[in-house]
Amino acid sequence: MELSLDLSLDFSPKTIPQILLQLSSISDSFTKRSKLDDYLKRLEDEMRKIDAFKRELPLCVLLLQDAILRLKEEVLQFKDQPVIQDFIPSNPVSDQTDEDNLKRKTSKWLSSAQLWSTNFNFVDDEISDPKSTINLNGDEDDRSVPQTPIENWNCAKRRRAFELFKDQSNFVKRATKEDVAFSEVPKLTLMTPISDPFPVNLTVKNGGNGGRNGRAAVSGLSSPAGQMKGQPKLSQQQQTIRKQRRCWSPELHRRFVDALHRLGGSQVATPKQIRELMQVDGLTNDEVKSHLQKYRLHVRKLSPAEGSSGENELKTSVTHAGSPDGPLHGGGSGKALSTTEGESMEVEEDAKSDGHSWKGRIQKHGDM
DNA sequence: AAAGTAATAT
DNA sequence: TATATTACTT
Repeated sequence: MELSLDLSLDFSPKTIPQILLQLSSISDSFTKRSKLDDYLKRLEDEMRKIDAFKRELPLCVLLLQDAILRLKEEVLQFKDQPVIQDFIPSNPVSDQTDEDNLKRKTSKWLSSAQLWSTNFNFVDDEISDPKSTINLNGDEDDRSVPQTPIENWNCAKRRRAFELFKDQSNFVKRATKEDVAFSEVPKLTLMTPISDPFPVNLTVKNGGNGGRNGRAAVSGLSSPAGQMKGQPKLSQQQQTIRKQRRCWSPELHRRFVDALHRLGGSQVATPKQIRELMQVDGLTNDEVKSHLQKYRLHVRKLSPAEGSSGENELKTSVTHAGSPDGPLHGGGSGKALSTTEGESMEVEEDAKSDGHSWKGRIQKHGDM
């Protein structure tokens, strides 16, 4: 998508100051604005591509952000003057249209990137952490106090994060090809700042307890002598202690799917294997099992009836030599191998891109 | 013990 | 309604 504008000068990379300098020498505000917009557009385009690898390339993201912000500032100066609006209806009253449009795209990355960048330990991570198990606990305890970025991210109170992933899906394919060159960058630097003292936060759902949210009382265990979990849906709702719901963050799910692929598909992978492959600290077998159950259901739903044609067991095992997790499969042909049974990778990709909610598009085979 | 599945809770 | 957890079965 090259630009049709005349960017004779734009094609060679320049620093932002250089750009601004050049722009400032242009007297024609129209041209100026055009170039500015164009630059911005291209930067944002880059950003979109890089966004898929924001964890691998945090610095790139930051640099881009910076550049974009600078240019946006410059653009904003034009808003005072009545200049043509290319495609965005700019509102002089509330600067939430023109600017917002630009901003919305970047602010998403911005926020997320900031999350990631707050603790890039890419060096430290590898050296000092031999286990390389990540601590993606969704939200173990009080979600009201999101101290760690990942909690913010994981908890996914806001869909924005997922939209982000959806957005990426379009670019990932292209990006992988382009960026594979430097995708060698270690493993994902998933933050592990969560040092929760309480590993298994349990929530008591006791009848008289009332405390349902926090780790209010794990002590209410002794009372339930009278009613056991014998009869469901009878008298008491339930007396069992329920775990805090685990949030399957996009990252978590990504790892899940990745592990799944390596094990040969959702139908042959077992929870335990998946869990071990995922190397996520704090993740339990049951959680994986549950997630797997849901995943399988979804795959079944999405993939039209097949299976009558005999299921080949040939799994070209994707043996990753040293790296336990290669987040980026070889550009282009990486995942074609894992098509074992039903789940044509379309399904998987779909699921993957959605990250968290496959629910998004459960189209019942009504329109096919 | 672990996987698969159904029921149930949030 | 969707998703996560628990209960139950194999």
